[in-house]
Amino acid sequence: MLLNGLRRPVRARSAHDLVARGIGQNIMQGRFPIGSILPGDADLMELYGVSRTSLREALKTLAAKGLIESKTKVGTKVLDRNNWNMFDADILDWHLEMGVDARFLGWLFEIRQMLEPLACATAAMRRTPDQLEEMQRALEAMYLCETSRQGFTKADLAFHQAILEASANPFLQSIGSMIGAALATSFTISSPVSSDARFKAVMRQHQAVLDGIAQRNPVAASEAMSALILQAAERIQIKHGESALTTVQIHAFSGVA
Amino acid sequence: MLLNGLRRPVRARSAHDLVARGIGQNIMQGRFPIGSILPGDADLMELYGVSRTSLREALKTLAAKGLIESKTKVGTKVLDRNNWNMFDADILDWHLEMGVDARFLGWLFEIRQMLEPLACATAAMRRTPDQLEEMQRALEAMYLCETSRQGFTKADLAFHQAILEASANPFLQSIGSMIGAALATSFTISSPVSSDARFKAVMRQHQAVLDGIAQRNPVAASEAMSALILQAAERIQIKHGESALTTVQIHAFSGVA
DNA sequence: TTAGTATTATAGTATGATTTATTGGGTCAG
DNA sequence: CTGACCCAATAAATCATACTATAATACTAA
Repeated sequence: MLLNGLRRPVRARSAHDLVARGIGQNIMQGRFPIGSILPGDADLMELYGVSRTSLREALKTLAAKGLIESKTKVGTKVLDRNNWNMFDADILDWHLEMGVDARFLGWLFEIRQMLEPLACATAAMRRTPDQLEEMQRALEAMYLCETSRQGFTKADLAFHQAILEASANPFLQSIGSMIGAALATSFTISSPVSSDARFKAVMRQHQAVLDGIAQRNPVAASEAMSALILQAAERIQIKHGESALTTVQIHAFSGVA
Repeated sequence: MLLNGLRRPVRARSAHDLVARGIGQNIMQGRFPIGSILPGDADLMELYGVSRTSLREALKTLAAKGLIESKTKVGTKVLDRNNWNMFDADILDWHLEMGVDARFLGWLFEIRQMLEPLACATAAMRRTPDQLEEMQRALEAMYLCETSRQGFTKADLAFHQAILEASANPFLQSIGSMIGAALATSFTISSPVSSDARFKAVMRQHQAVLDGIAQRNPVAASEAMSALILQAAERIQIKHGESALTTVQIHAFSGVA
């Protein structure tokens, strides 16, 4: 099982990775303002103490993520935010390392509340027996991790990723790192295993999601996931307003209907 | 106005861009199978006729998008699909250049039907007067482009991007390239300006979205966008089943509520 | 068998030289 | 004075080569 969003040992990274992260974080913090031209190759080489090869690989990495754009003669420009690929695992990591505020978590949860119920509804239609077993294994791992917040987070992420996988939609499958970021951060604010009552409530909600998918019931599965996410948002106090803004319908446009 | 998903002059690309695209497409087509180790640096240099520097920059670009991972001694491995960043503009471009099937469009529309109504609902709450004007300008440009499919597509994308911008959610703002891919492809299947009646119907729906956002009415705005997307899906014949799978609520978790 | 060590293939890093493309200024004809 | 054109300066893009670090493998000794 791959856990995109949670591999955080942080150890021994390569030179260009360090440089990419350094420049990337400087951009996000506004030290290299949007629209500005950042220092030339020679300056950056000296600033980070690496060769041009490593520096250029770092810049190519950042360019691939939409943070910068290099043009001959004019220099390397910091691109506007809407060119940044916010679903990128590294960009999320860098945000997390800088510390995220409630606003950032709110953005994450706004996306989650839409895409995860979709994943549940389509997974309910398309899941294979193997994929269902994968979800069950993850849920059992969560049961066994009541005492370990870290282990619980890992198992929780595995559960959500198994659902994404079963949705059979590659776009949904690639948001695992985003969910990992959301889980890791919200659990540092308010642990779901801090009390036995809370733990049981969380597990009940996850079980409801699994049941819905197991019974091939897209309504039950998506509503259970909606409730789960909404309650998580309330736990970390990012919910705005009492009622929903509106509702939207989910249609299946691909695969088994 | 930046148009992420439609900048398609295509020619005059740099060496590493060509190599990245070549390897990337080979991976997507299965010529470099998932999980396999692709040829070593020396072989790839010869294969694409570039220097080590350019090759490595291309590989770093692909690594940044989650397609590959390099490890010393073991080689460069093609990663599993759920590591790929499907929201990346280049990856979408490469898919488009290879030709997309109905299944791929279905995946795109499944995401659109969730995220764009969300963007409309939040934009209705958070939009500024300037942002509303931007949408109006885009809509007027669509009116003026009844005869030009290319011009219409560009204006249509600008309209959708203006909504994303007004949603004030960076994650939504970074999916512009995905919407551009969806529009460009579906318009080649079935042009919305092929007949005057169809054109008028499409414009009526877009106007309804704008009106909802102008009146700060999240229900009207999101429902109009839902209808718009559903009809587009029907036009290109990717709709599955008669009724919706289920419905989900939209909550605001950030910004002005 | 096992533990430790040497080998070696491969990606990673460094450096300097060369090429290419764009900007900005300057020249000259209109 | 205006515009088109050319030229030089500059910074990124590319090339070529050499060297380093890492980890998988094979080999040796306990």
